[in-house]
Amino acid sequence: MMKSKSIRLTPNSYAVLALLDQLGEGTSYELKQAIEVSIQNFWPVPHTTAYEEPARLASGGYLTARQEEGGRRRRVYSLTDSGREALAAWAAEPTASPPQLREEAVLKVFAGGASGPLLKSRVAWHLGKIEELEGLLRGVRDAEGWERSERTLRVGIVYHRKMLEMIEEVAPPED
Amino acid sequence: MMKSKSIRLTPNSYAVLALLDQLGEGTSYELKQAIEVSIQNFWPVPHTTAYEEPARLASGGYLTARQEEGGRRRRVYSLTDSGREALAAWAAEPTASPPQLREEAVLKVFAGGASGPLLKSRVAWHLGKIEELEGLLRGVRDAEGWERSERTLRVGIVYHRKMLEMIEEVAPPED
DNA sequence: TCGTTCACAGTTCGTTCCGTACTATACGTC
DNA sequence: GACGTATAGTACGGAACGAACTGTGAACGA
Repeated sequence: MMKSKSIRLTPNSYAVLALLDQLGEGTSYELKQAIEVSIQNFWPVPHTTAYEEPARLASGGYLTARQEEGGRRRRVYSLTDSGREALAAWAAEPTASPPQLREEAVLKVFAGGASGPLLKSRVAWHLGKIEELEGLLRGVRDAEGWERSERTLRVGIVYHRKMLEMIEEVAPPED
Repeated sequence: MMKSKSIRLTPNSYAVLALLDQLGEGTSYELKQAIEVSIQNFWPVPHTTAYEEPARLASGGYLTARQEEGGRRRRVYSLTDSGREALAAWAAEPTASPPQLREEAVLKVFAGGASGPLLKSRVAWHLGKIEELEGLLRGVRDAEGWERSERTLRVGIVYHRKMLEMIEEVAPPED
C-alpha cells in the first residue's frame, strides 16, 4: 500500500485515464499519439499534458508506472483500481459542463477586423480537417479496440461539415 | 509620459481592448457585464479576467485608469493611443488561430458514458442558448453602437442551430 | 435611525494549463 | 564513428482559471 497524495481530478485527468483505459497501458509518447487521433478534436490539450498528467495521476494513486527495460527506459503507465473506479464514476454521471467554443476569428471580427479573408482561410481549414479526419478514420476503421475513436472521428467530420454550412449561411460567398 | 512595463498581449488582452473600444470607457464590472452579452459565447473567459486583465493592460500602457469620484471609487478604464493601435493592428491581420471546441460530454462518451442523457440535456441547452441569444438580440437591435454584438449574436444563433442539426445526425432520437 | 439582509461588486490565491524553447536518444548513412 | 535528423521528452514561466472569500450600498422592517 503506497501512500498517495490527494489530487484533484480535472477533465484533463479523465482524458488521460480514458485513453489509458483504452490502451491498456502506454507511455507518455503513446498517449500523445493517441490524443492526436482521438480526443484532440473535441478536447484539445498541449502535448506536455501527456507527460505531466500521468505523473500527477500516478502520485495520486490512479496510475501505476513501471520502467521499460531496454532503450529509453520509459515509464509505462496503467490504471489502478482506484483509477478505473474514478473514471467509471465520472463517466456515469450524466452531467457535463457546457461545450465551449473559442474562436479567435470571431473575436477579430468583433474587434473590427474584416471577415472576408478570415472566412476564406477558415473554409480551407475545415476542408483540410475533414480530409484529415477521414484519413484517420480509414486508418482506424479496422483496428481492434478503436471503436470509440472511430465514433469521435465521425462526430468530428459531421461537426466540420456543419461549420462549413454555417459559414455559408452567415456569409454567403459574395462573388 | 509614464514608463510602462512591456507585457505580452494575448487573445484575452485583445478581448478586453475590443470591449473597451466599444464602450468608450468602463469599469471592470461593466466589462464583466459586456462580456456576458457579447464575447462570452465564442471566447469564454472567467469573470476575474475583467478585473485582472485591465490592470495588466494599464501597466503596459495600453489603458489609462481614472478613479471614480463617489461611491466605490472604482477605476474607469479607457484605451490609450497605444492600446488603440495594438488593437487595430491585431484585428487587421487576416490570421487567427484555429477554433477550439471543448466538449466534456463527448469526452464522457469516449470514456464509456451513456450518450442518451447527455444528449438530451445538450439539446435542451442549445435550445435555451438560442432563446437567450434571441433575447439579447432584441435588446441590442436598436441600440446605438452595438452592431458588432448584433453580428456575433446572429452567428451564435446559427451556430447553435447547426449543433442541434449535428446532434440529430449523429444520434437520431431513438424512440 | 439603527440593524439586518441581500444582491451586487470586487479581490485573493493556489492550482492547473499552456506554449515555447530546449535537450536527449535512437537510428540511419556516409 | 561522426553526423544528421526524426523522434521522444523535459523545463519553466507566465497566463488562465475557479473557488471561496470580502466588501459595499440600498432596501426594509423594527
